[in-house]
Amino acid sequence: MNNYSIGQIAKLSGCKIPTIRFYEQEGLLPPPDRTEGNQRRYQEQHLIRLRFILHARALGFSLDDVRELIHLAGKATHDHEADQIVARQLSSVEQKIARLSSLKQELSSMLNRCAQGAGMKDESMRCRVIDVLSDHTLCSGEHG
Amino acid sequence: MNNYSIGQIAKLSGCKIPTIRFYEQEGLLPPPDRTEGNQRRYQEQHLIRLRFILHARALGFSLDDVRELIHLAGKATHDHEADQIVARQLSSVEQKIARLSSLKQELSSMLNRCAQGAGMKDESMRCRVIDVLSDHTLCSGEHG
DNA sequence: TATAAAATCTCTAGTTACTAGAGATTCAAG
DNA sequence: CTTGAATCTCTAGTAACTAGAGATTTTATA
Repeated sequence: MNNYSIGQIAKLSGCKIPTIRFYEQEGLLPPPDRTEGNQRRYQEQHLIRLRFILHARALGFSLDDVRELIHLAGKATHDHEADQIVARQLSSVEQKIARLSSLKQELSSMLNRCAQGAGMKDESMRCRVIDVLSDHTLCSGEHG
Repeated sequence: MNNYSIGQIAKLSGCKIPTIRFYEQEGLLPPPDRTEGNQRRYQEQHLIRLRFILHARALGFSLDDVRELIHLAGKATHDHEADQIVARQLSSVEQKIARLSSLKQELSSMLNRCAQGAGMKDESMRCRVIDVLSDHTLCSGEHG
């Protein structure tokens, strides 16, 4: 019987030890057997499950999403509920990208504005970053 | 003397009341005068400061960044420390965009893979979302 | 002026997804 | 059998708020 200590699956999975305990506590990882001395001993299935969780997390799914995906994975026929979760995640990722792109635009233009006054010690030509932040109407793009 | 209750600057600034108290507690917003009955009464400067904070937050700056920006704003000559903060923020935004773009790619391809089996009740052709999540090697792109 | 309703007060605790540390115990190697 | 590494549980901290309880104050109306 292959079994791993918590340190071993931590290395095998790339997940930190406290995080593994945390996932167990959250009900995402089934409680493993224990030694007589109360230490956790994991098996292959735990490793698989852990990788599943880590992969989903890397894709930006929340722990609640992961919980749901695990639930679906357990059912024989999970229809297309799973891809609805993925679709939801995809659209949220797209929204985030859109939002960040507009932030990027504005931050860039703040820097440009600032660079125009660069090198000058004259107070009136100082970096405009603070001014731009002080006055929303100076914004180039819109944001929240 | 123009002075506002907390509810009034909340409306004027678009910031929620508990958040305003939170910013005060965090030292980002100077403590306003109080009425005899201990209620906050704000003035124009508080509104300006609050808008500054909200604007910076909307641009994705952390409260620590905001703290630092406020500090710089108070100094007569803040050289170009402020735009260093902005530059830092810009590069972090760019990183996030890059990361999200690759997630988007992978999520899209998961959905495509899934759509190929759509409509079929055959178990073997079911949605592959779970499988892809179970096996990192099925990923098209790289992430974390 | 009396009263009722709306607004505000402080304080604590909850959110998300972990991370860090204390102090005690157990395991593995020599 | 001893020692050092690993593990155990538990509490508390992170960021940036948000929600609620229970008490008080302000404002508007009668």
